[in-house]
Amino acid sequence: MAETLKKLDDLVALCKRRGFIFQSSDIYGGLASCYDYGPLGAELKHNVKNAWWKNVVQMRDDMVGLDCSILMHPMVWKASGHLDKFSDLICECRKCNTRTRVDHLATKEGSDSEELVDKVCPSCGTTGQFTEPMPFKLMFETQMGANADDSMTVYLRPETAQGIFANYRNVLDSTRIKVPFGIAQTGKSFRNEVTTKAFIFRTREFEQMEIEFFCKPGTDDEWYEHWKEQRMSWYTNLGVRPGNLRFRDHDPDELAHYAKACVDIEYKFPFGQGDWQELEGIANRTDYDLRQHQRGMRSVTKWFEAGRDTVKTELVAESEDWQKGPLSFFDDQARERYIPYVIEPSAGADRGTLAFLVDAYAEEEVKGEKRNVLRFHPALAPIKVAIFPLVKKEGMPEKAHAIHDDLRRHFACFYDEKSAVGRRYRRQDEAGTPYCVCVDGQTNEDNTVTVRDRDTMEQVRVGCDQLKGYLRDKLDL
RNA sequence: GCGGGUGUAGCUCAGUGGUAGAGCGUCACGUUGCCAACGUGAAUGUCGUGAGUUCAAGUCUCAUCACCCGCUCCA
Repeated sequence: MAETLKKLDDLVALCKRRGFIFQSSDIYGGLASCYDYGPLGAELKHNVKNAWWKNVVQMRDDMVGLDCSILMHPMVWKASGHLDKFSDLICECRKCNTRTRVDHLATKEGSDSEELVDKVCPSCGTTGQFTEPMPFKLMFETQMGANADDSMTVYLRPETAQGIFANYRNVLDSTRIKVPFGIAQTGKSFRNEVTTKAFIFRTREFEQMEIEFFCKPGTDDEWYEHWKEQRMSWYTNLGVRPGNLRFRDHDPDELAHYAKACVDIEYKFPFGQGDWQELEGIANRTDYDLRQHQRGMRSVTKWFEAGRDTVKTELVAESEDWQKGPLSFFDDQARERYIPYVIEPSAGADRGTLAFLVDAYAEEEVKGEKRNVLRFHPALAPIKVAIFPLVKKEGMPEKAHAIHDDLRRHFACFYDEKSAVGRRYRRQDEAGTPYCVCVDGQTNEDNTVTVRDRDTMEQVRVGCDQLKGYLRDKLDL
């Protein structure tokens, strides 16, 4: 009966029509891979982030929040490895125009030459027909300082995680929290992706919801499993169909340079052939980052000596007593000092929002007419309650306004008196509003209203005095 | 980055080189008592952008931008 989303186009059209998501700079013809959230979309994404924050910070004793700046000391990216790993040399095959990372090129058989002329194009098999290697910058750069003389190159963060590592010491010193504990942060990150993809799924500017959970080495595997289950249940508890979600473990050879293990939570998106795509990655980053930052901290003098040229600066070697370094943790119960291991559940707020939209989308037939409805979980719905007068007379608008003014103090509400009531129900279906309240002629007689349920389309009479409590129970907020 | 496709009203789309269109939606008024009702009226266009050809370009040519599909890529 109810049809789910077949192709992304239908959702894109609804998103624009109802003000969820627009193309960025639309009036100028658009800017590739950039999107803006409209009135309903801003509420929705807000609710996604708030639901996440409530789940991982508010409801836990072992988590705290953080909100870091996007620009950081450039040595952060040297220490983390991003500056080197994110500015690979790339060259293009003259024959087939395929671009490949130079360090990914295989040499022709029977040769151990490092020369480009002896390398083979992985795409077309041609040997040695490459353009000169050029740096391919995956991090956005900008200049800090208005005077050209003393400005320096800084980077827009490619992940929020490093801001957490850079503040790990501050959080320990200011909160009396102890390992095991985690720090959560939401915020924008920027990557010059080679290719963007599918609406808001992969964009160059995107918002992350990241956790770095610090634990004692040896307990990391347990915490990895904990977060794996915890994160999956977050999606299903917010109404995502379990059949559209799955785990995918990374093969050892696809693990990032810092990771001991990594698993993706994937969602079955309706792109192209209906591909499973990553929503969130849970990685065991070991003690890699904190150890690297201990090296970075000791390399700042070298950075000044290099004229604040971060690319040219070499990190000093790791000290012999790195386990007692400034980013170590002293466990005063066990009387031991160690660098914690880190489990990182890293989610995309935009692709999560897209998944919630896709999963909520349904088309139904009601009395021969098509109905589009977004079945959002109440916590995510941009509008929780819509209030209508049945018609614009006999004091119904005034009564409806009074109810609206009362309810809006507790829920995101919307008042509508325009056109026929049936059309107003449809509009709220497309916005994903769980409940509609209708004031009618009977309201004057017994002070009750009709409450209509989005999913069942059933209507019940509720007394105006009980309305607030009734909705609060139904919405479970 | 490569190949294919698309771009005209808010949306879906017609439009033979010769006056810019329809349906839906939106807004107003009237009618209407619970699921996209009806009547009347109204507003809404850099025809993606810029050049060129032509007496004349939404239409032909070139460039460019954006989106979709398929490859490729994705520390």
